[in-house]
Amino acid sequence: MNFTDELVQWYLNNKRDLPWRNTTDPYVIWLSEIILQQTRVEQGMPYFYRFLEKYPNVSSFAAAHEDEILKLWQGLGYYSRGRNMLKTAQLVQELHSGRFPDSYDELIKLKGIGEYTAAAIASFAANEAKAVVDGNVYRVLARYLGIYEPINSTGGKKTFQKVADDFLNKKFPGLHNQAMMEFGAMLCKPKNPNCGICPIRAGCVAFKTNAVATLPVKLKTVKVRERFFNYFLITEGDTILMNKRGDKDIWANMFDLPMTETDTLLTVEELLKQPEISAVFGNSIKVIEVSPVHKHILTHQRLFVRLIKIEKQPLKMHQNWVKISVQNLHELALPKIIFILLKNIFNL
DNA sequence: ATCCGGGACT
DNA sequence: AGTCCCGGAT
Repeated sequence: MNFTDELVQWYLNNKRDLPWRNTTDPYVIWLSEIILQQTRVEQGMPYFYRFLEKYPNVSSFAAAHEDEILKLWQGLGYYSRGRNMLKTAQLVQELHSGRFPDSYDELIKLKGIGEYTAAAIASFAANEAKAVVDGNVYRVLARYLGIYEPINSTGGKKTFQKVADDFLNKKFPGLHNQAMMEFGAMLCKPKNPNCGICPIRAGCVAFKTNAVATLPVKLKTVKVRERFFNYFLITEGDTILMNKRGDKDIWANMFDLPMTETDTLLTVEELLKQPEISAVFGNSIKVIEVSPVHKHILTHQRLFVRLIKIEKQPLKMHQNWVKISVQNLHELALPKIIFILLKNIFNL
């Protein structure tokens, strides 16, 4: 047997008996699919029953008030799903006279229905040959075929959609889609998949190469840290006070200017009240000029940088500080943003 | 306490 | 690319 036949066979023997299966009513399937987005079956189940009881058809749903929908949705999270459902129900009422569409091309136009949900409803309700690609499908295909392209990259999404389309059982697309997802949810799980009893492990690249735990590959969504750099421009004659950076942080061992980092954007007045600033520059700091705040993007940091020109005070020199003439600035390794800030002032 | 999984919209 | 949310796993 081939891949899809094995999976369908497995599905028929192992599927859970879920209330939204064994119906071809696109409204009921829609209800279940939206509720199950980003939601586990056990958590979504009671909501599915409540919604179906209160709104047995799309017309009753369309007549609801948004407050009612959100109240009924309470606790499920991603509340835009509920708001989009109401819009879609009203749209179906107007455009399709209350008959919920079951073709991919009509479904995809509706609010809150993307590629996955359109393919799911169209294939389950009308056996349209559209392959679903959800988290389960990504995982099953990545492992079985040994695809290392990240599933959350733009190219990866294209690749996996194409592979899923190629593998789709064109005779029984609904059954095939259900089987792929149920297999991923029940057997080919993210953690501790049951490879020991897997019917397709003989053809599974990940199983054969011991890569089940590493697939699928997902790009780390590096959470971006925000930092606020307040630089001080202090000149004396044609010299400028520069700072050689340490070797731990960004721009290791390069040159910038004396600065104070804050974790919020302070006004200049607030900034100058910071004790570590008066400790160095004294209490009567005269601000001559303040640059706009420049946003500088790094891989995992967002820097908000500004340059504050102050009148020279008798100051306590830091050991990493150096006075350098403006003519010699070009000899120092300057981070891009520092170069920009200085260039604006000195026409470097 | 922190991380992870999961579709669609903007 | 960032944002929306929660529950289960670690």
